[in-house]
Amino acid sequence: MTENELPKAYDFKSTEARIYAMWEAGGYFKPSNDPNKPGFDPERKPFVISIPPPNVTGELHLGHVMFVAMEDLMIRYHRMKGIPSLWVPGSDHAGIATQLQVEKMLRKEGTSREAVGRDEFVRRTWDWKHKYGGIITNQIRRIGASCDWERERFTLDEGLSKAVREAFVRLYEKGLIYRGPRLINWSPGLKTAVSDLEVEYSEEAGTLYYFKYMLADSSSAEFIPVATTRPETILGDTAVAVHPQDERYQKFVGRQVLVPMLGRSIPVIADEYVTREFGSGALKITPGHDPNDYEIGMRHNLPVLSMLDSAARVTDVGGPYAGMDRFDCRKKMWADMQAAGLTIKEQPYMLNVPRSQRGGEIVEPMISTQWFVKIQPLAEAAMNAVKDGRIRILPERFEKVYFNWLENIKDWCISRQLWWGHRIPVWYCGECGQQTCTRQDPTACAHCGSTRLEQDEDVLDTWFSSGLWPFSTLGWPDETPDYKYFYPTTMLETGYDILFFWVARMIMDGLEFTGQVPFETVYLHGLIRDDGGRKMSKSYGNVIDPLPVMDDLGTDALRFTLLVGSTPGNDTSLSLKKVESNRNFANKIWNAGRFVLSAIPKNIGTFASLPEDSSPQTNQEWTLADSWIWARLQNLVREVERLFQSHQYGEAGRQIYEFFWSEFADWYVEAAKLQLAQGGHIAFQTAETLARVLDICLRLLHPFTPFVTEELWGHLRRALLASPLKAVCADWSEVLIIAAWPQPRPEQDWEAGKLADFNLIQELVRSIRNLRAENNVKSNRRIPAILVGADLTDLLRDQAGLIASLAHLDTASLSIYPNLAAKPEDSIVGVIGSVEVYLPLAGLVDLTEERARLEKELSQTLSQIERLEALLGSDFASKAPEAVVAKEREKLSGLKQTAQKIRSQLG
RNA sequence: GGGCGCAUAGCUCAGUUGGUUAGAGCGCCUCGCUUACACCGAGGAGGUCAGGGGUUCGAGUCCCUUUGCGCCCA
Repeated sequence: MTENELPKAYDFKSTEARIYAMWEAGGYFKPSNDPNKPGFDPERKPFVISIPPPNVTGELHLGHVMFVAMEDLMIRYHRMKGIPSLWVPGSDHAGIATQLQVEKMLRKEGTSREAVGRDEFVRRTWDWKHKYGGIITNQIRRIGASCDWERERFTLDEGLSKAVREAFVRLYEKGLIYRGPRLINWSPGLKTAVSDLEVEYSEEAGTLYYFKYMLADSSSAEFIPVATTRPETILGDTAVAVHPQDERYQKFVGRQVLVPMLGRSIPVIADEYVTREFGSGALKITPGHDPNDYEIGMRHNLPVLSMLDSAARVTDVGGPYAGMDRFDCRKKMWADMQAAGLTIKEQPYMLNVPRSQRGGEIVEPMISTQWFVKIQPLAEAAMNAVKDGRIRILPERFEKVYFNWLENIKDWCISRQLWWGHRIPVWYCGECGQQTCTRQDPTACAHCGSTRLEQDEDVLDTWFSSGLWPFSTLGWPDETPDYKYFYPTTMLETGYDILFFWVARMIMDGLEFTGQVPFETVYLHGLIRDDGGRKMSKSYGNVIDPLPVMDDLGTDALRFTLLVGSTPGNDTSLSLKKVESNRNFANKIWNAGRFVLSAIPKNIGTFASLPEDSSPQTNQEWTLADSWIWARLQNLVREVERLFQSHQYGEAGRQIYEFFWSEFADWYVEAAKLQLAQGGHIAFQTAETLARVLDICLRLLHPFTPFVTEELWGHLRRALLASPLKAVCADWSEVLIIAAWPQPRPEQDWEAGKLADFNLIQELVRSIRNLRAENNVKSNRRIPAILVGADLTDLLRDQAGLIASLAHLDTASLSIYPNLAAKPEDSIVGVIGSVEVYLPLAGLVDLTEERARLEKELSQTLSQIERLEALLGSDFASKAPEAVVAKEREKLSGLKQTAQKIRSQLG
């Protein structure tokens, strides 16, 4: 394999699928310590993530890419550290969404759910799942997800259904599940209950209607003015409430008023809940259709009337309006009331309209008989788990959000009037009317033995099964080897938007059913917005589809962009420009890799002057550049480890990027070119250093950009194996995905000196480049130079070749002196501490300009000196840590030298 | 109404136990197709870190406050 066979640009299209197939076929996604296999060691602590199951109906979006990238990064890191790592994939059955898809399909066929019947519908839905359910998981593979596909789960699988059944029965037996009529959110379009969390409130322009509640027992035209945003609900009113201290209305309390248009008599009650400043200060109470009114109704023992049916049409309660649609009724009611002289005024008003998260239709609070989980005891335990640190939520501030939600939690409505899902395992007896709830489908009533049993029609909320996910996927309720070894899981990574929906419920369920926390750490990432910071949504038309982005710019580029462009818990905006620049980074890796490959000798004689039989192990002195890059690399390894340990993955990625591009590629590779050209042992040593540094960089980058690193590492390894440098890769694994993670080591004594020396060379080179650019010297022109090194003369002489090469100097006319009696004619000068550089540019130097430039530089230097002297003369010197002070002192002395040199230039 | 977050270069954002001349990418300007890479290289311009106050030897970073924007819960 030679560099010539590698294309000049990284070709992700021909790489990604091939690499992924290689990983999967190689079994690298499976945990290295498997309780189902021989040689299993139960003592090794595994690292486990269960995937946030995407909807089986889902299409890949950036949210998926985000969590896959994050979790894959964590998994790959731990896997490379040699920790048995398991990432359990799967999807959920998405009750409503899937049912809607299949209903749509049936409609196209000219039939309907009702027409085909429940059994056939469920069968058709399974067909649909088998046909389309794999789309999302294949798209997740596309991102590079290294999850164990053999452990893939689906919430309606047999095993998970058993878990759901077990969970329901346990809660039922404990009395934590009950059925009854309660006020719930009803979706009239879908004809099902939805949970509080599935309702979103949107601010919309509407009207506040003021009208008269006439006193029933008064012959005069006495009335209480009342305001409402939903006049149709008047039909369900069972009281009018006023504030007990409201002087305007106190006199009416206890009397009766007449419901407009119906003439029903209802009481006027006093309740502190009423806000005197709002509307007229009197509140109509509709316990059947408003949560607050429901509370008040309970307090005052008011009757509860349902004036809307399941399709949101007016019921018989509405008398003459029965059968009307809710919004038609609103208009008609108001018109009739106007005609009857019962209206006062209308006023524009901002409404908070409850809309279904799915489809956006207006949800109606209604009384309905549903199943509920008594959540209080579970919530209590869930709060404690975070309070006492058994679970850590990152970023920490979300703990507050979590507590706040759990403290105010309401019972969870878990029944849905759907056909696709886990059917509620409760049977009603036709004889005695009692309920039977069992783990196995009953054949007879548990109470009277009758066989006249009917199963409840409803299914469970999809989140009921998702809440069991971390343990149901591992085999619970059975004590399977997987469950025993991999549970509790380690990390739960997801977006903060489903902290309540999912995370909190898993914690409650985990504690309730397994007695353990389901995971140790919750890591919440932010949401992805567009480059203007707006939420991506179909209606804005600003949604970025990740698939074409990966097609055009590569998966690694997209992954790196999301991983590095975000900080935990904060939203991030994505633009294609960013992905493009990271595509360039992948290309940079590729090309630096190509260069390294080209440097690896085919045989020991490749480098002139090295005899064929010389030992590759010959211990060579490292050059300054070698030492520098190695020390910098060690520093990087330390930093990355520290950042990974503290979950600062983005920052780690940025530092690797910075090192790879700005230090390795920009400086070391350039130095290496020179060293390779020298041949002999130096070249040999250089090739080895290039290979070692590249190797470690690829390992560090692998969790971020798995494809390009795996591909290149393969080439690197093969090239090394075929070279005299094969000892370098003696202990490497066959593939990067399971290569050992670089071990950080403490800084060694030699490092600081080498870093300082190389920094000086860098400063010198930059200064020369700068002088050249300012004086319009073409960058391809090699020019002579004189360096005056003072105490650093030896270093400069040692590195003359490197300086000349990097600064494009003419090596033959580069002179280095400890000092100079007279300054060279016709030269421009640069000063770096005690070092001076003269570029003789005969004819190009404008003495006046040169003098002005030096004066400016001097004055800048002097102001720095002044600043530092003031600083060091203050309390800083005595109170700041010694190292900090020493650093400033050093800076000052460098500046003083610079100033002195410039002064002498100016004569 | 309660809670949280954000405000840093033209744009998008980093900057995690406070360390003293604030960073990146993109964009912009000037050079350069030097045998890893033009998906590139070299150089450059560009910021009173939203305003005010405080703590400290030292504040983008901690505290208080004001303003603007966003989110969550009710």
